[in-house]
Amino acid sequence: MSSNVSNKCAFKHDLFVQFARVGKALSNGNRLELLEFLAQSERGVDELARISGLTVANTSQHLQQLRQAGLVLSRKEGLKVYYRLSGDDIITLLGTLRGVAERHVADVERLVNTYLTVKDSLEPIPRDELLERVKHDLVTVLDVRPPEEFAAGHVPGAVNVPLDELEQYLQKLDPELEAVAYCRGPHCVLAFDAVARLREKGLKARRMQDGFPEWKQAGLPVESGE
Amino acid sequence: MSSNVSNKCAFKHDLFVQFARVGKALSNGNRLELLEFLAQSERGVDELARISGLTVANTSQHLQQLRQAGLVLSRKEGLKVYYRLSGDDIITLLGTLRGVAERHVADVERLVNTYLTVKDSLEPIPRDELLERVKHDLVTVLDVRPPEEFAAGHVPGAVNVPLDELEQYLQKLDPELEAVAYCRGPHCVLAFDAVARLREKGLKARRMQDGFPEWKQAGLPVESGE
DNA sequence: CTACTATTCAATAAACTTATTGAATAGTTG
DNA sequence: CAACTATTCAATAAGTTTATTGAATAGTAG
Repeated sequence: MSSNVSNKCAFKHDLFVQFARVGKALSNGNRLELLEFLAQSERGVDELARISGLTVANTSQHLQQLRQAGLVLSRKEGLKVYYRLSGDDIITLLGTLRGVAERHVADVERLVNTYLTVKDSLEPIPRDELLERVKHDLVTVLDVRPPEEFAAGHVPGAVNVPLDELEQYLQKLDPELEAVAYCRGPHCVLAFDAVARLREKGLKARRMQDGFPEWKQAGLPVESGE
Repeated sequence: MSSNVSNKCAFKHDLFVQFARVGKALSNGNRLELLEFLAQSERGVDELARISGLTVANTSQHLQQLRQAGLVLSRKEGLKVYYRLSGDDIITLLGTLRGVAERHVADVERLVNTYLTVKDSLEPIPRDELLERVKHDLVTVLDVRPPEEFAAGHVPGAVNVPLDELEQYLQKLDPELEAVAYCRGPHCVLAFDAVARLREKGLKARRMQDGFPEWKQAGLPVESGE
């Protein structure tokens, strides 16, 4: 009985140690950023290194750790290795961790206030509401992510307008319609900048709630391709 | 413009570093266990040390880290310091992390199969279904947690039956009713043991989905007290 | 005010993590 | 088959984390 009890305690401890492997994978800012990039689309190592600003070797090391923790999977195509998230539940995990940090870590609140809320203190439009507006052609939806992320999947009817092309694109906008912009996630400056620019031009503009990965994971319709 | 771009990159990196603070807090098995204890009820340091098997100093250190990461809050009452979770979203975070580990970490699957699934491979009864059965007096609900956790909150109508009292309690059970047992979470051996014992006696018995914290956080009715 | 209790702090050693650098490996091309 | 490309591995130094131990702090009781 006594050895039975200690076996159970050891089992439970072992289980927590295993759960902690996922926590370890999420304990580094670089790995979190890599996960956010992979939430948009499958990517190769060299591309991930480039967009994250890490060396290829360092990127590869972090990806090994993410794979060991079960958060990503890989496939090889010729010389290139492509990484992807192991499931949509990783997006939920990232969103939950981000939400907890937003609510309970003062430094996060401070950073968000300093860089984001000053640009747009309005609440973003909820996904379901946006979907209704899209169905009734009541909005223009702008996806300000890089083209390859847009191609991998986007909100139906969205137009891919990287920020440096926004000026030119303005001429094609229906000024009667409200514009809604989205990016990779709820803290992507690009969506905030886009909204700020649109408002400067006198247009009604808002951000979408969260980013594209959350839209997709909520089971909402998705388009692919250019 | 260029300094603007690098400011934005620095901001985003800083944000991920802050998010990683939550990941760091979850990167140690002992801290995860402490969080599961706190999910049941507010506790003092000495009690947490006792039930987790850590020294008081070590427990205190881990609690400081959890507090710095925003996951717990504390209050002082005389000599004693009581810790509690900073919000129900921490329960969501723990559940999401656990779910990801269950699905994507082979060692977790192996541990669960070795210690739990062999005891009860039936699916646990979902919370909503249990609530309906409770309302219609169709089940007996057994809470196998320690009395102080039961007192802090439990499923309405549940009876607190620590495992070593189950034998005696059997005589009071209505053998016509199905028994449903629950504990601190989905991997608590006690709920599995209770179900195994009840079935040995010829009773219909199942586990409840997850544990009490998840029930409460789903907004389902809760009773307090003995 | 002293003695006690509960908790936290600080120093320490050992183990772990991180980024770097160069080597090794696997796949492709000519 | 040699040269090249893309990626991973291994060794390393520096920094961080963990548990321990004893000191320090805060609150209480007599």
